[in-house]
Amino acid sequence: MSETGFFEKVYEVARLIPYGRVTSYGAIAKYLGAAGSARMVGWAMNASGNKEDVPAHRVVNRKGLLTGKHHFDGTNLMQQLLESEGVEVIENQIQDFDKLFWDPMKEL
DNA sequence: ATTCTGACGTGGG
DNA sequence: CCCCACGCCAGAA
Repeated sequence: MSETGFFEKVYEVARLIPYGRVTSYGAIAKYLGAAGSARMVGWAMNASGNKEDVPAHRVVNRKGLLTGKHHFDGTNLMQQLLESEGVEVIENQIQDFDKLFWDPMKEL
């Protein structure tokens, strides 16, 4: 907790994402003060593969597209996890993304 | 040390 | 909405 490491910060925010909600890499990056470095958030997620506490499936790009589903175990594991939470996903695209979007800057 | 890549975002056309 | 180019920074080769 309260780690100064960039990765740890990303994990913290990711863990705060409510059930059935999603956010974007840029939103997290901005919240961490690293706006523009959204890629690093994705990198942190990649390293978070071990950390099951980090719901990486709830983090997508700004279009609501499951760009990182390819990095999960299966091919549609990410989509399954989201649908399991009530999130409708069609062709890697989250439906009603604007409604399900969870902004850490605004919510926290 | 240098080069490339990458789970992104923004701006311009 | 789509497509293209640039920026961004950490890690791997």
